[in-house]
Amino acid sequence: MTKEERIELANLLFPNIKKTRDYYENLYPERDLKEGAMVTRFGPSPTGFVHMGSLFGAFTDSVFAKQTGGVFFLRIEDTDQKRSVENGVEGIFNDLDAFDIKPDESSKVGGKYGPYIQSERTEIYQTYVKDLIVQGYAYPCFMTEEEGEAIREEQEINKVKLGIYGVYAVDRDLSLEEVKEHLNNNDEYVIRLKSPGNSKNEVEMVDLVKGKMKFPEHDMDSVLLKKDGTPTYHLAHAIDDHLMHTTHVIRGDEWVSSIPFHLQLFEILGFKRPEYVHTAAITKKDEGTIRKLSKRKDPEAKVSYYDEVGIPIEAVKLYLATILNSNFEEWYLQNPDKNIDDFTFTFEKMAIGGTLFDLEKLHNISKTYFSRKSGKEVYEETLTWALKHDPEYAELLKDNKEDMIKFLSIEKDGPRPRKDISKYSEVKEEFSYAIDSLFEKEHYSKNESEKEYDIDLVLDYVNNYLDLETDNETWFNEVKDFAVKNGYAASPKDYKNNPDMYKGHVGDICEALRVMITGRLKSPDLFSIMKILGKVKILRRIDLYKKNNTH
RNA sequence: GGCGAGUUGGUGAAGUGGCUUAACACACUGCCCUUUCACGGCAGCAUUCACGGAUUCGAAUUCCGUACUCGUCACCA
Repeated sequence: MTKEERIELANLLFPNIKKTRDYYENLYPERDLKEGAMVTRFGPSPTGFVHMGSLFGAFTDSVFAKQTGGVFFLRIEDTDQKRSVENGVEGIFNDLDAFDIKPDESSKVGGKYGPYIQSERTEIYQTYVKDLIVQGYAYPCFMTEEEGEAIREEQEINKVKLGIYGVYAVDRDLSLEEVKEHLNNNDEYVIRLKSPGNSKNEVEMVDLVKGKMKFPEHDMDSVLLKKDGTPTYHLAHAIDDHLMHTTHVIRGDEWVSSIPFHLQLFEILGFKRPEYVHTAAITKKDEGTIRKLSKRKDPEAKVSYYDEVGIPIEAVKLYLATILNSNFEEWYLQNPDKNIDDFTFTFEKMAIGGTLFDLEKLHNISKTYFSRKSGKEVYEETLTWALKHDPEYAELLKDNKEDMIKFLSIEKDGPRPRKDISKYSEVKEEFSYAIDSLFEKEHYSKNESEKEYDIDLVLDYVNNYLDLETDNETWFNEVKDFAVKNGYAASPKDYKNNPDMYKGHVGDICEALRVMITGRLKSPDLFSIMKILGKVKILRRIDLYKKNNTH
């Protein structure tokens, strides 16, 4: 086809496209950013809830943009209607919001480089494709599904590379007349790239995490516009990231094999190519094999899972940061007063291979998170969580606010705070003794101790010796005195050395107290708990214990 | 099958030719501290970096081959 024919063809195919490339190039000028600022983007499809792997990507995008003073924007990639799910876009915003990942530009907050929804950019894509046709880099292909399958079968029999290229690209050189004929018949068509590549040539590129890679040049006449006029991912990627001036394309490494294609697109479109950062997928070990974290099989792949089970968002982000950069964890441990924003992440420290998702490690990080929070903070966060997931408990928390905060503050002051909870949902169980009604309702149904305790001895102690006004040390000395008076050893060591001389040791008395008062064998500092409870409640609990344990 | 990538302990990983008799963290085990638990402390947990060969005075680190794992080969992203 001559150039004139191509222009005619372009107008025939896109009669409604009046704007030109230049129009858009001027509409979306270079961003005014300082040297080194990164422009990143998160491009999810509205397929339902956000996958943990996507969230990890969005987190990565936002981190790099933020720390370089750049821009992080959200672009909805909904070019495939079949994939779109009702309220899918809302879901994406909600999940990002829950994780406090805030795009600087999006369909919601706006921005100068919109629209930020691909289905609203059809005209833009078609403008560029129209130009590609004029330049001879694209053509309409009227191949039917059956014809395509026939080619594929032939290729399989001949054991050659699959796809539309070279001699298999039958519509590549259709004459203008032939095209017109198809059009008159209302034949459906797609627009394909007229690839100038040759697979014998090699292309080289440097990925910021994977390093240098070599590929054969792209020689496929891949589809640019689907028959409904909608772009494929590849075309949209090239045009959008050019027009929106993305500097760093951070995406999953399932895309590395299409790098040659994308490189070629950028070249024929005359765009400067962005830097590529291909990140390893988050994986999971499943019966010996390693696979990607799956939305269907793994509840933890669902972003909403963490809120449901009560793992603080902040803890999940800390975990994401530790798998993002291998040196983050150590840094964070050494700088307990700093947070994620204070750390400088680099591409070099990103994992090349897949990262195993380790819930156990997340729990540990979460415990550390809780341990660094004050009792009051834990109380408030737990309350907001309970309001949503356990309203009954939320009411109890509200009614017992003051005491609850005191309980949650036990052993929090020192340099080595307790690490006993990893989820909001555990607070209820772990501090069941803190709220009377809860304690009385649940306590004896799950009494942890099988032992029988000397109730009268405990009563004697509480009635006649317990002084709640004193400090921990004197209190404990008094317990020791009481123990000795009643034939118990003052320390476990004494008892160990001469077991025959004693009925037991102080620890046994404390254990009896603890079980009766808290209903459990383990608890934070007993004296602190008793102080908060007060003598009346203590006696009531012992009484309750007595009723339930004497027959 | 083609193309691309990965392979260090129970787990995540550090490591870019000598400072590695392989960091750190999680998990686990033992001891210590201790009224319980948690915290904390100490010790143990890969004589070896998938395997084979090559380069080198010297290799987990470079090169080649083999095996295995993953990704991808759509009018899905």
